[in-house]
Amino acid sequence: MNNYIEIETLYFPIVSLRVEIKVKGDLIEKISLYQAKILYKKDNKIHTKLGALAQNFFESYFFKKKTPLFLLPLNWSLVSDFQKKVYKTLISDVPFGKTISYLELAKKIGNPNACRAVGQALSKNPWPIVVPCHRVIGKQNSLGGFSCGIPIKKLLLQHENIF
DNA sequence: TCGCAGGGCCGCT
DNA sequence: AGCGGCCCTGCGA
Repeated sequence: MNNYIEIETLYFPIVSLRVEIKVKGDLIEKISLYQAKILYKKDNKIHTKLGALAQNFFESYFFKKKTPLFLLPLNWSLVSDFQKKVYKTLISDVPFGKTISYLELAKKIGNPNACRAVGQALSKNPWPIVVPCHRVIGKQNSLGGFSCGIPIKKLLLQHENIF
């Protein structure tokens, strides 16, 4: 069995971001983002195949400024059906450089009244960037919140030339 | 289980 | 600004 937990760490000094990826077996459990004003260039040491795939994914996002066509294998069993619906809609319907409001997203999943529940689902997003929760903002273009901190949400939106 | 409080919201005062 | 209502969770009894 390949069922151990491994943490892969990627450094992206150009955006002052460190990405930590928790890998278990052949699925990603969680992704965490950390910001540091000064981030020294380090060689990324990848331990797993999945880590290499994730590196490919994030390099495409940060260097080529686009979301790769392939989706990283995520452990969907960790989230509720409602979260799944929110996340998958977001992945398929809101591409790089676009935004959507909490309300619009709620409408898309077929429940116009669930905007608040959508916000709650997003607050628990285990896979930021892969599930682009940073592209969800308030209806009047307010920023909304972000589980890894508002500054990182701003940073990602600026990276996508939004705001 | 059931009830309840609280959330990355929204719209009406 | 403030408030009530909306839907989903997590927690405590």
